[in-house]
Amino acid sequence: MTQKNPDPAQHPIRHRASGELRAVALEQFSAVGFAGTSLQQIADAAGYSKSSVLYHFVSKEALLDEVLTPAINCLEEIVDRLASSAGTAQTRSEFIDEFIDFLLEFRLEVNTFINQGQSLRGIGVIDRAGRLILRLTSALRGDDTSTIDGIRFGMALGGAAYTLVAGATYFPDQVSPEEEVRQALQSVVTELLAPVPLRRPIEGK
Amino acid sequence: MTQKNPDPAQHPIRHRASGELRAVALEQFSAVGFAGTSLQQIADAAGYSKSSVLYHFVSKEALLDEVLTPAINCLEEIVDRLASSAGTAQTRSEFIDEFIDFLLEFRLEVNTFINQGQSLRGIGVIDRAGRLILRLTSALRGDDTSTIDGIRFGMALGGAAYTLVAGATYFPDQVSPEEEVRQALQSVVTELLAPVPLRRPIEGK
DNA sequence: ACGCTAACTGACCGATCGGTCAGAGTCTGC
DNA sequence: GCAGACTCTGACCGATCGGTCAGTTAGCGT
Repeated sequence: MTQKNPDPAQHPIRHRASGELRAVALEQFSAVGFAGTSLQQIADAAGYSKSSVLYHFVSKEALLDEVLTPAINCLEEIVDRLASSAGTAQTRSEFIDEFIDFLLEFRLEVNTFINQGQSLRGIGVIDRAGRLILRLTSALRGDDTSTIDGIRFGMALGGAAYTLVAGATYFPDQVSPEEEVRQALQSVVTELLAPVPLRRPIEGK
Repeated sequence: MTQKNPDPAQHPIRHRASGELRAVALEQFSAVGFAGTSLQQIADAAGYSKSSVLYHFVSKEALLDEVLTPAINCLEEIVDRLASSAGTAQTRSEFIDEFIDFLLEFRLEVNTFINQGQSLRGIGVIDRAGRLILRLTSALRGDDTSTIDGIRFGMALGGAAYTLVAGATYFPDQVSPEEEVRQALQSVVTELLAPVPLRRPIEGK
């Protein structure tokens, strides 16, 4: 992926604990929040001591940073690609494909940032993500900054973050095969982000 | 300090502090989360002591309960009305109007519940809200529990919760007059929730 | 055998957490 | 004047927070 790996072949167990801790921490951060997760909880859930957590990560914030960075790196590549493309319907459609894949792969990371990003300002990776979101919006909706387009983008982002994590809690009726979720998500996000040609003026009220 | 309450003698200064604390607590809960908010922070922000907070509310959980209850009561009325109505396009449209008003009036409460509801189970009002959401989904999508409809509803709910609170942080370019936001929101939510018969031509290549 | 180093841990620290309690100040009705 | 209720507070409690540190392992090159 996007991590520095001097010699991947000869590092079998080397960073096993580090990876386990990252995975456990991500689940906790997304489920109960960064502030609501204690280092002790993470350590217990991963089967280590609190001291071990602080051995692998210099601080709780650094742990959050490392946990979210791979997702932000991936998003950055997507935004770069979108920004350097022609604004055709074709490139837009390609972007949506990539974006959906990103949402599905990093759903916990996205949920963590979307739900708590505003309260975690000052942490490196959070600010970086915030800047990326701004770049993404301006790349998507060029100059016209209409209210409706802003809301459409926010709904797509916040809605996906909620649906893919918290939503599954309330609608666990079907564990919907991944591919089915993907198609549904793509359909809805496309509706929201694509410049829909004709939209009836909501009936007179 | 603050103003001498100039409101009717019917409701004297009796519960002034209580109301201030509720308002401050709601902002904090929505902004930094329930776990991330300390009673001391709430007390400081409201200009009281921590002991005062615990005088008006028997516990932190009880404070959350009282803060969210008005919103849940309002939502319950809306769901009751929807459930007892005929499933016509007309009643559906009326529901959406009420729902949008609800989202706008109680945006902080909705945001709090949507973002943290899963981690706050066991608190009375949270469980009640969870049951209401389930009732709402079943009232909206009768028997057909398709993946796409579940996602559409989740996107509308989670997207609105995000857009109306956190989203405003990232897109503060316009403080969009309330009425404009309302129309945009109604347009998008209608698209998402209304059983759109035919909305496929997005691939405008 | 040795020493070096990465991995890991318990004991401990000051700060803060939610919560309890014994009052102090203020207002009212008698 | 005074009793009582209401509002508010500081002092205090045990638990837990994020974080530090000295020390114990186990593996590896020499």
